Amino acid sequence: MHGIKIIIFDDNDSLRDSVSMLVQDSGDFTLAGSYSNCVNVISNILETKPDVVIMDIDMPGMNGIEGVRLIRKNFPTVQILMLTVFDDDEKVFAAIKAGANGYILKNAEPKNLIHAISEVYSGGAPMAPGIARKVLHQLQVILPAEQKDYHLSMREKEVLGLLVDGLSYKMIAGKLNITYDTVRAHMKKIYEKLHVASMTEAVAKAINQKLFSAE
Amino acid sequence: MHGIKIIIFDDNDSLRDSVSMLVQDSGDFTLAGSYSNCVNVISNILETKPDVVIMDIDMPGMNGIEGVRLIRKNFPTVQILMLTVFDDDEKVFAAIKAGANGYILKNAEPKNLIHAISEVYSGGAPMAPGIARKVLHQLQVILPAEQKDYHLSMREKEVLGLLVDGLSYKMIAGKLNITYDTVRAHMKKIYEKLHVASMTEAVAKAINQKLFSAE
DNA sequence: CGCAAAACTACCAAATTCGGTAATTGTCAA
DNA sequence: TTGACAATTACCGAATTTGGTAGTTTTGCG
Repeated sequence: MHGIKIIIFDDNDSLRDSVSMLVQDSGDFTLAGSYSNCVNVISNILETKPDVVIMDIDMPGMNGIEGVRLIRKNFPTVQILMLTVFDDDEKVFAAIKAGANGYILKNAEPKNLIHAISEVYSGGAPMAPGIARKVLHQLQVILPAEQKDYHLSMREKEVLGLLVDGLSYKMIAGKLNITYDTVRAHMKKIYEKLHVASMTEAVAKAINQKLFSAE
Repeated sequence: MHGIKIIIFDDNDSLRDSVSMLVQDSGDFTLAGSYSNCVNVISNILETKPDVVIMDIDMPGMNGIEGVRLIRKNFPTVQILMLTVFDDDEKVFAAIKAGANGYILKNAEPKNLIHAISEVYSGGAPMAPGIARKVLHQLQVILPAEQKDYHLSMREKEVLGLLVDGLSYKMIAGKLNITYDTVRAHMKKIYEKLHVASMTEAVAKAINQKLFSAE
């Protein structure tokens, strides 16, 4: 009957037409909707129930990144493929953070678009070569370093965790049902093992080196 | 003369042979070396001066991840393409952190391997679909959240930065050539603006919400 | 010019942290 | 069983931080 159901958001009419034709031709896809802005993304999707959304970024009303965020929040399983002219870090990473599943550029060949749609639909993450390189590099940079083992005991980790959450010794003692002096004893050990000498250093090291995010 | 120069590290002899033939056939590539382990990566590369290195992970002596790390450290411009059976998060992200430029799986079709080599050579980052999805998802998760603006003044940011570095009020005063009481005044403002009430909370919030990494 | 915000200084009192020393109890492994 | 280690409690004095109040000077902007 219809294969993969697609809708597209792009304010460029002729591009929408091109994609429309391309998609019709391909045989495996159905274009279930075509919109010049994503002001009504939610209802658009509710009506068309697409498998894949093709999304531009620069559009009047609401930009594509916001659109992606809305879709991802409300329809976690819909696959979103960015199709735009922008390849700057800011836009790329914003789109990814918002929940895009692929990111290709408008200068790509038609064949590649078709391929990208299939790939994003089947659980892949198609990216333009330069984009993929950016993504890999960014990940390389921010991936947490090999996390060292400071040999903290369970209790010490517990105490350090609460410290990172902003609790004072007294509060930690209360929370753990132990004495203020016991907390101090733990802290002394923690300082020793972490090679620090103050709460701030301990917290900074705990967050940076190890894993406490604390929101 | 020879197009793209390639060397491969893999302890599976028959796989090395397959890749060897595949590469010879393709016309655009030259196989300049083939090794069953990466114990001598550095000298191997010094001898063969490859454009692209194809790297397995599980090898006797030194594993491929370590090999990648060594290559990346000593030859920043060499392109490294992982070719392995592993697709678990740990191996994938370790390879990326070590500096791999692409990651494909051994069950891929020969055509895809050829394509991946070209792509990694021309500045792309070829990844198996599932790997690409993993990468994107991981990035989505750890990409820092939209950083809020707490309207800290220059001086306040400066003070907060030093606090994150573990300095005490007194030390900050010394570093900034201002009075201890001035530092206190700044801290009070910072606490107010960050909605916190202690050094630890301020540090945790500064690191998590904003951008201070300390060492 | 004049206002507002930022930067700076000061003092007091209370709360908290830090470094050192010391001791008890329980557990796990050599 | 003995020794290492974790968890616990305790006390002292010194250093540091926090909250409050109150000022002066500098700076940026309309």
